[in-house]
Amino acid sequence: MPELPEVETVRRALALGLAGRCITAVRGRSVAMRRPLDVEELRSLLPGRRFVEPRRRGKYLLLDLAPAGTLLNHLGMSGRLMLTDPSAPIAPHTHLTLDLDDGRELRFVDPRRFGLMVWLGPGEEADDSSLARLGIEPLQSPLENVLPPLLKARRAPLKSLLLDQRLVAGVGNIYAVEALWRAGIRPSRAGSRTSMGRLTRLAAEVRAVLEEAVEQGGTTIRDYATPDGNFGYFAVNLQAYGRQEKPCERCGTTLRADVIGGRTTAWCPGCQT
DNA sequence: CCAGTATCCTGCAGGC
DNA sequence: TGCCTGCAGGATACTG
Repeated sequence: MPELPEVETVRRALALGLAGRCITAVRGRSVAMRRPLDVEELRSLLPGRRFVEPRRRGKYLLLDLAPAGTLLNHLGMSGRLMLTDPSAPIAPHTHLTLDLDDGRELRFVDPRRFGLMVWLGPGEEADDSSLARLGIEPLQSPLENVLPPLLKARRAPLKSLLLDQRLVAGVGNIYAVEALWRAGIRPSRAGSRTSMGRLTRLAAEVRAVLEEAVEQGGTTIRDYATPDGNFGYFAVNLQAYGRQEKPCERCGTTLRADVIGGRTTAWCPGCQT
């Protein structure tokens, strides 16, 4: 579900509502997720610790705690963090609840269980297997300089390369589709068979679409919402994602959808070359 | 090393 | 109405 803009929006909401709060109790049931959720471990470690400003790396949230340690979170396809009053109805698939010292609670909900919530002790972050693999942080690097050579060196379709978190961290299906449409590049085009000029344009569009989406609070397609229950408003700006069989906003040609990199990819045969 | 596929899991929309 | 299929905002183990 969530890509970089959605995760960043969640991070900002938690920075406001969660930072400074102390964990008083841990509730939930251990369950198989992308990595096992170990409620017993969390119960033995978390109470008494206090949230500070959370960080984000790609699509991962790092919920730092004082005096030490971090909760590493990924929302997968269907994950949600909710910061609510205890009286709020408990959604199905609420796997973990952290009681807070202001009487509210943080809930981790994830029906499909592709997400994760694991403890990283002091020093464990540096060699975490998932974090270590991540590539460029797109909004904090000179993306237009760094990304094009990486794309040029590969023969896979650009669409697949944009989804590869080892190259650039945080782009998912929505924003890959949007960036390729904006850049006017066919998603199946091989990185190695694209000019550096066009790759630079693509990198610029990746940055632009991510920045714009962050400003709009991300994209709500189905059920994405911020921890305080708000939605993202970038969906109205989508010009390619989900628009197959509809006319291109730029040239009028009917958009089509192909599966590229294992994911449905809407694109315009008229103006994406 | 690289590229492509299968897989984990639930919910929901659409076809019959 | 019910049943079945396929698809969904992701990451990764595995295969050639």
